[in-house]
Amino acid sequence: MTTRTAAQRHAEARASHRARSADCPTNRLLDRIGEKWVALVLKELAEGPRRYGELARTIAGASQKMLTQTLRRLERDGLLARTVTPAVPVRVEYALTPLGQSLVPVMRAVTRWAEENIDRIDVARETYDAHDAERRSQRS
Amino acid sequence: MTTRTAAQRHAEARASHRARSADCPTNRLLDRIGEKWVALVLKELAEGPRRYGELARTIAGASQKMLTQTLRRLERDGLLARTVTPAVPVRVEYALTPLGQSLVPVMRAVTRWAEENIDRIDVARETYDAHDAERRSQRS
DNA sequence: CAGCATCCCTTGAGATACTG
DNA sequence: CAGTATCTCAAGGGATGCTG
Repeated sequence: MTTRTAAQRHAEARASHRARSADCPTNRLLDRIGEKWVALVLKELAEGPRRYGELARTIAGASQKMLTQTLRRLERDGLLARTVTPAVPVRVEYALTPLGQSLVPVMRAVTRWAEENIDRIDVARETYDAHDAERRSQRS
Repeated sequence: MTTRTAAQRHAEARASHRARSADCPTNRLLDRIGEKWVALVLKELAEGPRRYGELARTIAGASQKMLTQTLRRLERDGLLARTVTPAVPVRVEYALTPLGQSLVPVMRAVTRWAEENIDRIDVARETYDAHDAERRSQRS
């Protein structure tokens, strides 16, 4: 049976596109920096090396598990370096690599735009939600 | 009992921090542009207005549900405008608003960094994974 | 054409308890 | 101090069928 349904063809199109999309550098980067705690970790490390405990205190919103996971993934991507000083107790320090530092200006651009325009977004949302409520009430 | 355990205090600290973090403009923006299909939609609309069907074909990787959801959220945030031309059949066109256009350069900065450095990230990952495999084999 | 509604499964993320 | 391991639950995202 070489015949395929439209649904099958669509699924195949999506599958192949997904593969290409997974290769797309922009999406891959956004997957990473879009993770919940990445922006905060990068922002903190942009100001200098930090010990694990310092990060945990500064980014108090992240659970220990998420913080570790975030740090590991960033380390794996070569954006930060983890240095263990074998002492008692152990001392673990995280610092941005040159690659990680080169990302800082980009993050700053995102941050600046966000701070300058978040109000406009909020206004747009309120307007949209108000109209949305209106529409709903008219239908019912 | 006014006594609270360490766990309770930590939970409270996280809760209050979560509230602040949800207010953080950068995180809110990253939540939006980090969504799976947002970057592709913005990139496409940066080149001009598009009809729903055009977007669906260009961004073939997204399911219909996700594409609609993405467009609605961007519309709600005032980043794009949806124009319905009542005809038979209906014609719906999406275009960036001025606010949406002001975000384009930021997205381009992200894209450029991603394209220039994705290779370094890949190398870092391979190195990291290789060492990881080594560590695992030594333990067992 | 341009969606909406529903079902279902995978993934993200928090809580909790334990360790070198 | 700086983690690891496990459980659980909610959200994200896809497949499918239907509609103005």
